[in-house]
Amino acid sequence: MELATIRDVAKRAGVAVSTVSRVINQSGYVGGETQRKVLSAMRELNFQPNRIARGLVSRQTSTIGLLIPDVANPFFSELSRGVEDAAIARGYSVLLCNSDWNPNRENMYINLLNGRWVDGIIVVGSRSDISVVQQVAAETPLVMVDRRSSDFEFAVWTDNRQGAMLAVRHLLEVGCERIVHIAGPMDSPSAQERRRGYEVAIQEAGMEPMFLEGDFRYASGFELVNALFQRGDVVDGIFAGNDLMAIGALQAAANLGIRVPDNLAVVGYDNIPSTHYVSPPLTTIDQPAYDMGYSAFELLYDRLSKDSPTENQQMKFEPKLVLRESTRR
Amino acid sequence: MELATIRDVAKRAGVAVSTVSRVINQSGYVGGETQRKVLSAMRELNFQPNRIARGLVSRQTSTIGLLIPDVANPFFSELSRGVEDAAIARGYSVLLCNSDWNPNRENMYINLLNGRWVDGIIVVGSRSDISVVQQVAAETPLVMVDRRSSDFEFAVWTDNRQGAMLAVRHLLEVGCERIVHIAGPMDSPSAQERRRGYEVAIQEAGMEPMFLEGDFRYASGFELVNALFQRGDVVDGIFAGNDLMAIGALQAAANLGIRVPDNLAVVGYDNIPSTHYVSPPLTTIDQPAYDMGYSAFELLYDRLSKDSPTENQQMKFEPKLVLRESTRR
DNA sequence: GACAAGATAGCAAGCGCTTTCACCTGCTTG
DNA sequence: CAAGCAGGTGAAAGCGCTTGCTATCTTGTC
Repeated sequence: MELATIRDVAKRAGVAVSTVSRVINQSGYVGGETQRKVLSAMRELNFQPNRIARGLVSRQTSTIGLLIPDVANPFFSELSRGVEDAAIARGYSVLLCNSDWNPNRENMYINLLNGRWVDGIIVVGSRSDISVVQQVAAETPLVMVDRRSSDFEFAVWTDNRQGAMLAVRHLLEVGCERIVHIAGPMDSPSAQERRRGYEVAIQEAGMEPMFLEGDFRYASGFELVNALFQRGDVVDGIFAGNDLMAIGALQAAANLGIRVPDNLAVVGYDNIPSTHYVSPPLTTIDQPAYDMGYSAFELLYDRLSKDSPTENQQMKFEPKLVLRESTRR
Repeated sequence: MELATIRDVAKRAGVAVSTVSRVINQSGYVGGETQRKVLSAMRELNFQPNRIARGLVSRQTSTIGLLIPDVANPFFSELSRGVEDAAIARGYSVLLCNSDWNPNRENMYINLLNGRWVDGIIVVGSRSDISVVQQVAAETPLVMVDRRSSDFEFAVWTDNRQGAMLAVRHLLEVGCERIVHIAGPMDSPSAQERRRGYEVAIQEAGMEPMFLEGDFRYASGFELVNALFQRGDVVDGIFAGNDLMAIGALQAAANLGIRVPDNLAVVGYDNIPSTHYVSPPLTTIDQPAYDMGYSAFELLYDRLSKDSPTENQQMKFEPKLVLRESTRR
């Protein structure tokens, strides 16, 4: 069955196309009787305005692009929910783009989104060359999440450095004397900041920093910690760059018969749901993923709806230490 | 900076608009020299064809809608990745829609997507009135995931009944004598099928079925099992309708000092990543979420690219029992 | 009773692209 | 040598909608 167009509706209702358009958009003057006729013609034909055509003339699509590394990662999937809930509340849809942490794929998506396909873009945890992102930002409103830069006016972020320091200081408080950091990949800005926070806090305590570089995935936490202990290194505290790697570390320790928290204290980062139910439950640094996503959209929406730049352009969330069994002593 | 249109490119290259269009689409005849001029004009103006305008005339958007209950649920986020990876490989983008298990929200999205916004739709785990969904299916190609119905020609699914029977028979094998089922919500078709499978397997064994109805979320598993044991019911096996509820059950048992698997065996459903690292690791029924998503897109793509209906319209995946510690005896 | 202002509706010009059709050139054919 | 055809290009007609402009008809006001 061919779909009805505005022309069909107009014909059926015996009015002009522009009149139908007015009742659809509730703009301009339309008489009561006319409106009724149009409405019922619309219903009879099961008319749905073509969003594409509409987008062409109005120059907006009520769609935004969400570019994240990986929805299958709990932190990002939670954040996505926040974005989507905020978007739907304002009548927007979201186009999902997984970069898989791959700068090429990220660039490809950025270019794709740039083709007047979306009204705005939210980029989360980007590792791309900042100039590419900026080029887009010149043409399409963009909000950066989790990567602060003086170059982006619109951003939501948490103080990763501060968060890392919270984690390390906590490990020190519970008496750790040799704390290793399982860092995220070094091309990730937030991984870098966390690493820096770790370094500062460790040096404050007069200790020697020690890093292992993972990739933010479960397996890398497992393997790095496994190798670490196999080598016979003496370590009594681990601060992982995210929860997934921390959980990997927990597993590796359990396999080797190392008792957590007694012989090894572990702290993660993100506070994903699994941290509740691993054994032992994981102490971690909370990042309010859902709220960050929600706010990112709101920021974008502000930018989209007002011509003048908003005053509220940056939104900072505070990382919080969440105490659980993995560091209880 | 105003974005360049195809007209600007044509003017700069000193050719007609139609010629530019030909080089963009690599269709028709274009001379070597002309092509070079157009290409360089495109580059100089940083031209990107407007996808909206293009969509209007070509009647396709290279975008599909993905309607799922909740991306924050690991099963669905994994499935989403599958869909997205398959889509990108074919040059498609995906519009993410979370229904939150809410039929109203689901209908709203279905209507939205129906506005010629997407070329096709993948609906996962729908609980909506089937007639609404079908009405869309008449206008937009649609693939159903996890809900089989003779009414939908295109579907990917697993045999939930069979999966549930696998789970229950396993519990019987390890010696359980009183097995309760924590079911998913009864308006979910897959929850119903699993429940039915449980029922059949239990009756085969000459036992009495016993149900509790949850909502597929962690908290409901926790609370139901907690209440169950608080009431003093004697139960030595639990088959949960999904892993999240099973993990909740595990936690409740741990809190009450009930030892798993010794005094209580637990089986989940889905095989989400967390099942590896809960304690004890959870025996579960594997559903290949990623592959299901991937296949769902491929099915849709087939349908989209060929006019004639494909032969391969249904795709069935086999549920598999995954043995872990939570039932080891 | 004349007239400005408000209500109501139609006409037509695009939005940026694709695609048909017509037209040109220069060769190959029977 | 007329006809046919592949190669190359442009003009123009839309795709389905919004919107500025115009034309008509009601009102209310002095």
